[in-house]
Amino acid sequence: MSRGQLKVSYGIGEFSKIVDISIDTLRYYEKEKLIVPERDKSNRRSYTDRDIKWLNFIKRLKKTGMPIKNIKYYAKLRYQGDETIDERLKLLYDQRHRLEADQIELQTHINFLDAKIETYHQIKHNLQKQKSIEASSN
Amino acid sequence: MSRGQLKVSYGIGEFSKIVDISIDTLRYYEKEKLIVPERDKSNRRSYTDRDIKWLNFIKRLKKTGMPIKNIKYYAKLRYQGDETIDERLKLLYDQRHRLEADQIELQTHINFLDAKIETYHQIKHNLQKQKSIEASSN
DNA sequence: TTAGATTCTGGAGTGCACTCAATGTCAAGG
DNA sequence: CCTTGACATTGAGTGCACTCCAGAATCTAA
Repeated sequence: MSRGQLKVSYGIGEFSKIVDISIDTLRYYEKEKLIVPERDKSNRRSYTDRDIKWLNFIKRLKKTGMPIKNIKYYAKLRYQGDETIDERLKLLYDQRHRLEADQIELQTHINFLDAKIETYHQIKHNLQKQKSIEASSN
Repeated sequence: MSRGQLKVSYGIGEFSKIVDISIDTLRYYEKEKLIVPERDKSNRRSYTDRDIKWLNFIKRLKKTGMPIKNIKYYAKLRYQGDETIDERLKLLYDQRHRLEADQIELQTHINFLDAKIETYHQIKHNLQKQKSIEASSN
């Protein structure tokens, strides 16, 4: 605020639409301490622009297959401030390594499927031959 | 059997060890009709060598992220015989396409993490500068 | 002012993929 | 014959990540 950024805030409904996550899920994430918004005078959740970025990051991490437990740990570090940056970096590096491993595994699965597909084509081919033999023996 | 392969059969305990899947999970898979072994005179499950191959294939599909529902459909086709080969091929191709898509997505996640890691290094760098300024002003 | 919309909380329910527990059957070995 | 061990069934329980519901409070617009 001291830097003059106009601080906009959003109610849960509006925020839900912006980040495309259901209201119930947002409240669930809050229970899990992934994102803990401020409250206004009448106890309603008040999300900020920063929360939008944070939630999009969470969505990313989720899509990389990171379980909520881990994201939660990341969130905890984040809410603790700058002195946890190294720890957060470590988490990010770990996840990156995991994804690299996933990449390799994925390739082996694709190769496997290709092999399987090939054998099926073989089987089809053999069945075809079978049929033509039957046909010629009539 | 006409081709002279010695047909060995395994009880559920032995089979469980061979394929490295718990007995409970095997029974669960049977309930879901993924793998339906014969029974002996006293109603015990009797798995074959073919079942070992089939189960290893199931494990593969599972690892590629295919849900049990889909594998179940594949299993149903398989138990129906040769005339379902085209349909099974289609399933395999679909899954292959999914994996290709996963591969691309995975790459974007990795890129994203790299970018995030980079910004963290920037932040660290800035904090460092901050500190040295503070130090020199003393 | 008042109806309707939005939000609040606590708690129950869902779907998936197992996992475990209780109770029962059966063939083989001492 | 009787115990033991592997197997059988049914049904309940677990963990994850939501998703839904009831009842109450608060906000907004006519």
